[in-house]
Amino acid sequence: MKIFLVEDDPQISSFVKLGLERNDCSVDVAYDGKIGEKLALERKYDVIILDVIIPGISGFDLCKRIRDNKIKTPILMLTSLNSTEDKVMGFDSGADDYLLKPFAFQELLARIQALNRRSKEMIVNPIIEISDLIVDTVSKKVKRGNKEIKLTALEYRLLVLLISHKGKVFDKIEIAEKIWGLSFNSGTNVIDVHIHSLRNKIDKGHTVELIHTVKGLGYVIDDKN
Amino acid sequence: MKIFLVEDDPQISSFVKLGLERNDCSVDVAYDGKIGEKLALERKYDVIILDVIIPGISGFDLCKRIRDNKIKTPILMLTSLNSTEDKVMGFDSGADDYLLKPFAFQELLARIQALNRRSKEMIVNPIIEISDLIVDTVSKKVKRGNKEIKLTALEYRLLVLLISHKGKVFDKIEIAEKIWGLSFNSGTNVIDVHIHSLRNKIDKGHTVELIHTVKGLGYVIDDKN
DNA sequence: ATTTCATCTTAATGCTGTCTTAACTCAAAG
DNA sequence: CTTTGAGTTAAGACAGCATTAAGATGAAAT
Repeated sequence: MKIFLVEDDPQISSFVKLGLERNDCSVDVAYDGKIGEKLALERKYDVIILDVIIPGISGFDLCKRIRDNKIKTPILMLTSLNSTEDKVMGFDSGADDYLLKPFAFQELLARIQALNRRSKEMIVNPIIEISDLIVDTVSKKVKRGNKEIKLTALEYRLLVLLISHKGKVFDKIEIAEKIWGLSFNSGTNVIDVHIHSLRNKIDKGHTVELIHTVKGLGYVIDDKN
Repeated sequence: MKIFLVEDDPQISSFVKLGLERNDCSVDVAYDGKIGEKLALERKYDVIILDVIIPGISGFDLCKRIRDNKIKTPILMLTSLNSTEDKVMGFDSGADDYLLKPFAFQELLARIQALNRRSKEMIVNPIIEISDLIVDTVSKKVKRGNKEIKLTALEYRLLVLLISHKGKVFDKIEIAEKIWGLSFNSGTNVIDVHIHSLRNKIDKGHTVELIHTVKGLGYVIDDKN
């Protein structure tokens, strides 16, 4: 999981960073508001953690700006203040959860995992389409041109990953992280094999191919070309 | 919307209260079981939220007492990840939904709204049907083709969960959370067993099967296919 | 307080379809 | 011509599910 932490206190930031990395997250850290905003807008994260008090800008304002930029990544606010005002402000700014300092690391970890899981469940439109391929994420049924396609669980997850970001090239490391998580044995060709069987079920016999290989970079779903 | 919250942890209660008020709910809070019971029986609410661990009485017992008094207000239980507490739980207290702590505020809000919507729908139409299976959510009786089917409390709740979202595939984690209020790390097969007994009572001997397995993804109720 | 009964959970087993591995082929680039 | 990354195939390992029965729990009845 990719985490972005904005926290100026070096003790806390290294404590959190190390802890999360030990739990198989990759963590970017920013120590002030400017760089925090830049990275938050440029890169894609699974969860963003903001301290309320950071140099340059308040955590609440940064949170607002992130939301103003249509970024829906779950945001967890860290606050050392306990007054009700702060909690209200936190919700108004668009944060999803807050955590009071000092906190137990396990508590932080649990909240991050909860946030991440929930946000994945909240898919806006349950029907994803590209060309004549239709994926219904509620009934988990896949159709291409009126014909239902039976996929295995893994094929389905792979397809949803690709199709929910049409046009984005996923490299194999990313695919491995998202589909297999920790238990991935690099040095195998599982991904190639499953892409192959997905292709057999989805593209075979169709003039318009949807799954494309970008050699050296990864795979995309795209209806162009 | 009128909400009643029974929660002794002041951090959580003020966090929830303020957040809900920001979303146009009026919130009463009780900090122990006695006052909780008193208010729950005296006043009319749209949704009641109970923490499992509250002074004076357990959330489950409070829930039971509320139901014993014929109050049908939807109840959302807040349960903790702490495994020692989870072991002691009796789960047939009559709650409508469970939410695991820690939770994201947006998730709580979504569940409350869903519960409220559903309870209002059930007042309008308390009968859910699919094919020749009929569930009456007032008398809690289940029929398939003129023949009454006796279900246990757990089987009934499982059936209602599935049937009130026909066509939706529920994965096991979701079922475990909604029915048992547990995160599903432990390798039990309770769900499989109960699905099996539900099937025995509902599908056995019928040509049209309603409960379907989607391997690796979960279970659905559907009359097609 | 003890027994009885229904229900829920755990555990063991077998089966089936799915996943992974590994060896081989192919194509493109240097 | 060699190297590298990707496609293809098939066989064995494995996971997920159905099923069953036995143990645990808890409520009602004696």
